[in-house]
Amino acid sequence: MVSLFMSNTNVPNFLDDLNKAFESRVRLGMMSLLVVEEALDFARLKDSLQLSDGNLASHMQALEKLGYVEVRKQFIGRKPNTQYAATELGRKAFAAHLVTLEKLIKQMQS
Amino acid sequence: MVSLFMSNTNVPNFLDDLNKAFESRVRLGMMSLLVVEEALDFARLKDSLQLSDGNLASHMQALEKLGYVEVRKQFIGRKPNTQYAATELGRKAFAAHLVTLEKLIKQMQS
DNA sequence: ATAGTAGCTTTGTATCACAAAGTACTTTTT
DNA sequence: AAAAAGTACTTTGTGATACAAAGCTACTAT
Repeated sequence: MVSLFMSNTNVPNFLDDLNKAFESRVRLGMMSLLVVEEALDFARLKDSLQLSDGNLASHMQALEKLGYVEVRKQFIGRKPNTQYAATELGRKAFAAHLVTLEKLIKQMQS
Repeated sequence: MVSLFMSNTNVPNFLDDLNKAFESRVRLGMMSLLVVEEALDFARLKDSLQLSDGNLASHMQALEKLGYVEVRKQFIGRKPNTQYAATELGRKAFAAHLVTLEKLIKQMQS
């Protein structure tokens, strides 16, 4: 049986527009830093977000797999250095996520 | 060895202020509805958020356990009816969460 | 008597998050 | 030369989370 009501008003239907990739506190933090900073290295991210090596690596891999983050490996002096940067795709996806959150907040305030 | 830098600027330190209870898409949706609606019953929430019975029940229990939601059981006619409502604590916690998200968004825009 | 409604609980599974330990290679210290 | 430490992981193991599906209880409607 189908509801007699028209499709539900008062429904936060834009919830579906939230990006699952950014629901995690850690990945939200990573993207927040990366969209501002242009590039950050392993150590800096680890320090900023208070992560263990493994945790940083695996969350970053998730963002890489989605094409939201790009990795550049280089040497500084003779030490290996890994730089992470947000891609255009990542920036757009993150911006869209924030827009959706904004809508939610606005709707709450009205 | 301690970093030579002063405590990190450019750090989204308010990430810690995000409420873990509202990181879940489902519980975010529940609270969004409940802070607006004063009270909603099982069927309505299930329909609005597209949840299975068990999923609704367990997420709601999580919010109950935190004191964010209150349950009222009654009969409508002779049918059992379960109403859920956001508590004051829940409303405040949710509002605080949204404020934190707002800060994050503002910081991103600047 | 049978089926249906309302609201769960239980069970099982897949995914997630995370710390800790291990790895490979290099550099620095002793 | 040997030992310690840095860099960036990967692997392993564990506990938490999310979810669907099925079962269950106590009605009510037919």
